[in-house]
Amino acid sequence: MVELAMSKTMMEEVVMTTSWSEGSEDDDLVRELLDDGSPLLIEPPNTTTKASSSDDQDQAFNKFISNIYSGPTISDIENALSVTNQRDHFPQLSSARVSILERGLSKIENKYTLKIKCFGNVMGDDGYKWRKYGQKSIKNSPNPRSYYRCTNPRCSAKKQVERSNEDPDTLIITYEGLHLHFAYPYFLMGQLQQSNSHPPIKKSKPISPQAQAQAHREDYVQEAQSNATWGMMSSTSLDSTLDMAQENLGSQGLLEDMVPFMVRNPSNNVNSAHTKFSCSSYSSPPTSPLWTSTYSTTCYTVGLNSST
DNA sequence: CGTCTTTGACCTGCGC
DNA sequence: GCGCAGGTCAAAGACG
Repeated sequence: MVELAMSKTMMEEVVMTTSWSEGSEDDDLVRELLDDGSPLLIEPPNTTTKASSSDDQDQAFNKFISNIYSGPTISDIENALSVTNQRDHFPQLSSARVSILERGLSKIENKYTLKIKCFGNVMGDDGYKWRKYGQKSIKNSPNPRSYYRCTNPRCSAKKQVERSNEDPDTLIITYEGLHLHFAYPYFLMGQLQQSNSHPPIKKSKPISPQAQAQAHREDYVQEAQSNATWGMMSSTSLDSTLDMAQENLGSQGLLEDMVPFMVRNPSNNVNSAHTKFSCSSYSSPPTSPLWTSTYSTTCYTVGLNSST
């Protein structure tokens, strides 16, 4: 297996060139990644073990990039959003999954809004780390709106979280930006077999970044032979995963204003899925806490080809 | 000490 | 042009 490295500095440089919600520049980014001479991905100096050959590395590298680009597209997301219209075609879709989608997933222009009922304030993280950058009181509403940015330096995704005026138990989460994090669980939850063996996850970091990175790396090693790319997730696996996740709703951490539920399980769902390769993309664990907490989404996000 | 959250100020777009 | 509302910035404080 070839490990790839992407320096934080390089990431930041890309962020500087990736403007908000501009598909063309996103395409440029993907093109750049696909370019063999891309400066974005570099092979780290491997001082401990010599690679078998440069050809093997090239081959693995190309496969790696190919897998990145096989990620869900906006059209995939659109399909997921229209899942309620697909029951005739996919009768195996569970009522649980359908109800989740019917609960209030909608698209307005380039923003995707999720309305989710909070059951006793029991909510889960959406698996991505966000930085709060603002909060405003909204006119005619007693509930303030919080503004979050994805802390991933390669991701410009944003989300707004506010409580519904009509129903205080309902959260309105508006996702905006290139990577549409909310949609990931609809594609990436095909490996949620051992969720019961994991403790509830809270927003606060339950384990050290180093341990988390190590766990992700091990996940990748174990699943390195898997051919499960994003687009290969079956609806059946999604279905069972959502069912299981909903069953686990009560065990999720208490999060005041994070995306409810949607599944977070660090070893085998969204995070592990998209960190399968991304975590292995670095020859050594990140040293910056910020970087550690965000780098896992880096590589996966380039797979989304924004067309909104 | 570094990171994250809070919160008031500032900026911008829009309607009148 | 003015005022309002939403969105963002950035300084200060909290926290681990």
